Amino acid sequence: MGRFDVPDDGTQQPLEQLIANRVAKLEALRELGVEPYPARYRVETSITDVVARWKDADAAALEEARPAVRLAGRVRAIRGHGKAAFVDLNDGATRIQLHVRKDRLPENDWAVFKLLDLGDFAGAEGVLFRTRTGELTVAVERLSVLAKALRPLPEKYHGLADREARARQRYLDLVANPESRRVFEIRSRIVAALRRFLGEHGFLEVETPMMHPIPGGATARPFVTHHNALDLDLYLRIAPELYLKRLIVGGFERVFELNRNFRNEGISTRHNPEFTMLEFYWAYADYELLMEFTEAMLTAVAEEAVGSLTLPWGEGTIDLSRPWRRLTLRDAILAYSDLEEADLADRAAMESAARRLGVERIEERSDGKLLAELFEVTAEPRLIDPTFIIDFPRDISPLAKSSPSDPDTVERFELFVGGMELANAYTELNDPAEQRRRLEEQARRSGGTVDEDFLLALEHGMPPTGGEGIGIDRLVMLMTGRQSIRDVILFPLLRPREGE
RNA sequence: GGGCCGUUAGCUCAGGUGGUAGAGCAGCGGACUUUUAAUCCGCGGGUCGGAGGUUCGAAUCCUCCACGGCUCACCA
Repeated sequence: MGRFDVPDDGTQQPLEQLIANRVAKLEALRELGVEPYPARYRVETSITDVVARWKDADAAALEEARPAVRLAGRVRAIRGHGKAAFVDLNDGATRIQLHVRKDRLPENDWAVFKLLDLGDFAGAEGVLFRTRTGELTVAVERLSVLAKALRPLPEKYHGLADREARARQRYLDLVANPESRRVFEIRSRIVAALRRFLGEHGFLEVETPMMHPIPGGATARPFVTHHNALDLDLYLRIAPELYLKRLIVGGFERVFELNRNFRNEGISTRHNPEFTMLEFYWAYADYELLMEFTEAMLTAVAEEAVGSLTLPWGEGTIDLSRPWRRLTLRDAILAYSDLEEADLADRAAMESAARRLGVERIEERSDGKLLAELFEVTAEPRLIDPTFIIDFPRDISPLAKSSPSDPDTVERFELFVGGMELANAYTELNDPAEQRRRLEEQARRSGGTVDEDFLLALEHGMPPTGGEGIGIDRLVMLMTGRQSIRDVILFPLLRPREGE
């Protein structure tokens, strides 16, 4: 409103001039009796369909068949030739060329063509033929404008490069950069393949609360919101884990949830405040079985989504072929550093090793946290091909069952690929008394509230269970070769621009 | 939050050591009925992210601010 009422006195800003040109054409269309935003334009085939159907037909075959088509899409290029022109029309995925000729179009349609701009949506009816250069082309007989674009699109050749603009105005990124569109097509295929694989293996998809009275299942800082009618603070979930386990108690033996988690932490190339997690719980399974299952599932997904088990990653590649390597947390540290067994033997040795490696705030970290920290600075960034890291310290795994042979170690693994943590899984702790001790200890150590309702559920009996979480955004990064999580989330969180 | 780097026309980018901003695409006008980064002729378009400062003079040097990128921290 008011935005386009710019005075035509030569004082306009450049973008305003471009917009004013288009508005003038829009008004000219209306004067011709043409509605620039018609309510509908029925098409039975997309450009993609038509090109797929006729791409191999030669000129003679097309001359014979004279296929009549009716197509709609966005105008991406106009190559004028006086009383004729070539127009590229794109349905988002596929481009087709139109040939318009003044002597073949109704007078009004030619007038409409003259008022078309790059970026407008248009509809065309005509007959397919091949040009002198062999390109499949529509000889247009009727032309319609379907929606006038008032602002110019990014440049056709270089696309949209500005990373901020690509994230803020994702629609422009998708129009201008086919490889960005491809990322989100693959993302959709990955999610569909995961759902299908889990369904085929007897898992039931469920939806548990996004708003939790007590945040649990992880230890990140939560986002807080408030329910007015109940006068109740609620927390956007940091993990669905404790609710999914309640369902195992309830007798759903295989459940999964694939949806958003929210963590009020920093933003990085691997962290977005809201991110997508697959969590699944499997009664009578343990972490060993989950490793087998994870290999099978993720290789099947890779085959289905990208058709390969070799993924380009940075300068190199990731090889997903099975079996995947397994390494204990301690062995991983030893393998990827010059530390020796003696450096991990006791607290004092670990502190000294950590100091040498530049770990900060050593004193305030628990033994387990310190070991995990040593892993993170030595091995994690170098685990490129998929590697299961097993045998985690109990004190950083409050929901995992202890190993029968060593009560200070739990039956847990994390999966690392491309130097990133991709999955976290364990044989679930189902002893309610032990679970209570662990949660109370955690609450004592780092604050927070014990989820009594969860313990109440456990006290009714949860079968032996394996559970796992897989970070979907990172999985998409791996399968699309993207090094930033912002490239695989359609609308990543950005600071609003001033005045917005 | 810290460090480093960046922000120039609608888009993609140039603009040694300070001398008052350019190109391609897009746009506008003209020619052109098989082109495809169409071609040819002509034209318009900039508070150089913002605000201060240094200087005779700032896109360029300094300070602060905004936004972004990378990175560190936070994230068991």
